[in-house]
Amino acid sequence: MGERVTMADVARAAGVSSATVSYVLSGKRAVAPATRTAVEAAVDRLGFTVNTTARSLRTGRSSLVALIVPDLANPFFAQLAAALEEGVRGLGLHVVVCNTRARREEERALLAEAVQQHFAGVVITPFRLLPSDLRPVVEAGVPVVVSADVPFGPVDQISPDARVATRQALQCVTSGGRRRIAVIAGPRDATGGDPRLELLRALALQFGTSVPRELVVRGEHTREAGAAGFGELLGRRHPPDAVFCANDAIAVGAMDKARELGIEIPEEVALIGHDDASFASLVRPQLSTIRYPAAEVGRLAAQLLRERLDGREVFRTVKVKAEFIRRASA
Amino acid sequence: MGERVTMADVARAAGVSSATVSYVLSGKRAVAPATRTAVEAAVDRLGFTVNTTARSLRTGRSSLVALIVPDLANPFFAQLAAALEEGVRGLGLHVVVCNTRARREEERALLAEAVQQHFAGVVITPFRLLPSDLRPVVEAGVPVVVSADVPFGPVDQISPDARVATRQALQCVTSGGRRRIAVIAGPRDATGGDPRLELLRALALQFGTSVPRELVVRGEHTREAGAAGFGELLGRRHPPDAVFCANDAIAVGAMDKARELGIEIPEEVALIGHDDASFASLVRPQLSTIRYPAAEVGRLAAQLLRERLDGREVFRTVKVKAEFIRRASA
DNA sequence: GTGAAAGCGCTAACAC
DNA sequence: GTGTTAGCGCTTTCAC
Repeated sequence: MGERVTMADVARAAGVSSATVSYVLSGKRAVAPATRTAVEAAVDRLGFTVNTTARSLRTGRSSLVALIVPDLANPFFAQLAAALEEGVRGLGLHVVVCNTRARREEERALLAEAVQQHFAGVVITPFRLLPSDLRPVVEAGVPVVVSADVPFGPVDQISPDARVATRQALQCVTSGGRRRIAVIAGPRDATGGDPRLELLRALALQFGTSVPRELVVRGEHTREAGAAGFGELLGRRHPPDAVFCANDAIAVGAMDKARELGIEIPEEVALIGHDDASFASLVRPQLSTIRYPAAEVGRLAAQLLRERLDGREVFRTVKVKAEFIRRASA
Repeated sequence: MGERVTMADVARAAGVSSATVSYVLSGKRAVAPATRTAVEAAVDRLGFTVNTTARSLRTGRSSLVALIVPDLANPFFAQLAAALEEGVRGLGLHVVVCNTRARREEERALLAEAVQQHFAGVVITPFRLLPSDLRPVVEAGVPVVVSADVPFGPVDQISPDARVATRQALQCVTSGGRRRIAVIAGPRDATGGDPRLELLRALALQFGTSVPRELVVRGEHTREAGAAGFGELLGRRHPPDAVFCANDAIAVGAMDKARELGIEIPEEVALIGHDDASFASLVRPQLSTIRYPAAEVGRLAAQLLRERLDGREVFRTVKVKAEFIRRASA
């Protein structure tokens, strides 16, 4: 049992030095065809696989990619995780998941660890983190991919381009004659403020309306917060006839509360989510939402990481088109 | 930047040898109080953290725990992952997620890797894997925790105790006068057959009914398969008036199809899921389901792992009570 | 109670 | 085109 096979074993079996075995495997220097064949045969015969721990110690670079997200139980992030894992598996890397529960301390702790252990990469959806928290990571030479709505400094980044989709959503809502547009936004201290809210505000003007301050409420990105926020909005003297939510979990919570209050959606209040998490099509009425493709984001993160490990020096920002998915709730 | 701090640095700063630093940190041999204090001060001052790669190389044991699941995008597994991660973080371990998409080849490949790289542990929900596939892992000394309905041999295991819950579900269904009970089960080649189906069959007899062969259909654990299965069942000459599903995703698919066919749930057909994945309470009508607590399973897996790393030799099987959650669909 | 030193398996100079 | 070898940072035996 066990009996780990080392490069030295392979070298002995193939009648070469362990350096040659290493070079055959890495392709980092030319090897005579006959030698290569002999080594490969020995590798197969003995069932050798490289010890990534030893490799990491020697190269000073771990094989781990940290995926740092606020809430793994949100299907959006779970899908992202699955896609990322698939994307980096071929590179011999492993994805370690880190659930921060939207807490800055955890976000920071995990970044610190990524630096200390010299991770192969970090993919992060910052929630309460500041861009400056990333600097030491980048400076330590750990590739960072940020998925965020707002620019996050000198890192590779994936961001939604939600302008068209948001405009369509507004079109959908206002063409029905709705004018009192509300927003259930994320917490005030979230990273980057609330770009989704700001985009909406800017575009609302184009539709001859606006998002008044008294129709903006805030909370965590959870179902519970959504219910609370919706309740608050509907208690206003002039309640809204359309509510945009920062993500789908919030929207679902809003729907819970609407039912509780006996408010018809979409007849009395139109409801629009964000992300198109897997459950958006499950609730009734089905949730209209601004779709941001989690799997695509995961794939892209893997690609950006790979490019950087391949030596790309400049930072890239990739925009991913969001898409308005009209269902029944608006 | 970078400038990794090593034990040697700490040792120098504290005026001791690196061995002593190691012993202070591990507590594996007695250290004079004064020495301990000096070392701890140096550790703090320099911001030292142990290099897990070097430690792993030396001890022959990686700090990774593989979580091998069929479908990470299923919130059930995402929640399990989050809980497991939380449970092992304090041990200095990392959870690497592995999505097998229910394919035996991937399950096997990941187990092989866990052996080769001497992972600190494996937590697996086998889907098409055979118990014999686990033997080499256990023999290699890698702690394995299996989450499965059926006994899986000499490993630590977490299993549902669904007898009471299933009885309650049957009670609920039959007390309404329903007699034609159908099942949408998992694939025929899934690991361990279909214990949920068998349990249901056994208990059905106690309620003076049965699950006839022609009312059992099979498919993957997906929404799509659920829709297909439900369509198939309702096409039978004598369609069912109650349908039990192997998991909630299947049940949701069944609900999709019911709506498409204009079949009222629960009036015409009662529907019962399994797991209580987060979306069970989102669909309308809300899904009655046999709840199996994902977070609890994740926590327990972490605990079993910890116990084994602490030296427990015997294998444990922990039963987790499932619970019938009655909502609107049955 | 403490230190010296070997060595885990690999990579990458450096030498030929 | 190939081999020799130092050394990554830690743990642990052995010696004192």
